[in-house]
Amino acid sequence: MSRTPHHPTREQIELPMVLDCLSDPIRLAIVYQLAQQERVSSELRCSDFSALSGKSNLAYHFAKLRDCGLMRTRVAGTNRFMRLRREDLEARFPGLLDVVLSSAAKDADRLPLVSGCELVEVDRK
Amino acid sequence: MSRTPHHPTREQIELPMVLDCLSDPIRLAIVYQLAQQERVSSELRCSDFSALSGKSNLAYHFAKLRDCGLMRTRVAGTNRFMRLRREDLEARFPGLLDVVLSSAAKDADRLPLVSGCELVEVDRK
DNA sequence: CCCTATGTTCAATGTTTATTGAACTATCAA
DNA sequence: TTGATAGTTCAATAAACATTGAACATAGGG
Repeated sequence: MSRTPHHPTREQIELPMVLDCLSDPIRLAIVYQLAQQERVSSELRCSDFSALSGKSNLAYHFAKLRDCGLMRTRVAGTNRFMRLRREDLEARFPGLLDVVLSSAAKDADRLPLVSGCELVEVDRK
Repeated sequence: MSRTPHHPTREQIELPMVLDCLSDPIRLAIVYQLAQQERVSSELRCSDFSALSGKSNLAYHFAKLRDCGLMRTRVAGTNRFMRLRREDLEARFPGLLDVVLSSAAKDADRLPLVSGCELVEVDRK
């Protein structure tokens, strides 16, 4: 098992892959949730997304989100901490992430986005 | 054969479907080309995209672009005229189309976008 | 050292996707 | 009516995708 998962460089981030990643409701919800908590803590653990799907299915989606450059995974003990690659995304495709996030927010009732009540739960790493 | 192809209403346009549609390089190129010529004429025929793929494959992609609400097809004789549903897209997801188009423009060298020389060809319907 | 918690990897499954060419439909023009 | 033009529909195919559960790996706590 590779110590640190693979991440593309900023320049390797491709528009079609990013759009394809965001087009899956579960992945969109993951990105949305990461963005939501960004002000609280920029990182979330895999288990914080357990409302969205099972563990192995989430691992699959996390890998896709990493591969397309949308998020970065940091290994810390038995936990993996994920965060959005905001700066890289903004450098490659200015405004894209924010527009997609606000579009998702607008349609929050139609998408399987997790309720904002997660904000109550303080992270205690 | 239905006289007029099916189009979703503005409210039926869904974010994941739109992003998925835009994530395919050929469809992104179609949308890009439609946007490019918008100042010349807001409509293009199927055959104007023949550089991107074969006829039947294009018909498949056109159907997807219609189904997700990105473009509208008008039947006129033996021709079909396509145009972007800019207003509807803007109403549903403000800024999304423009950001995707400018992101595509930034990566024009990496994408199979048709060269701008098509602008020379005046439409003579 | 075991036990548990966290997450990944693998194999299997069924679905959707993109692509091709052939057949088809419809319109226009001679 | 004949022929050409413009595009759709269909069937077949191969690849990619999402989902599941089981097996595995790793780290931390008693």
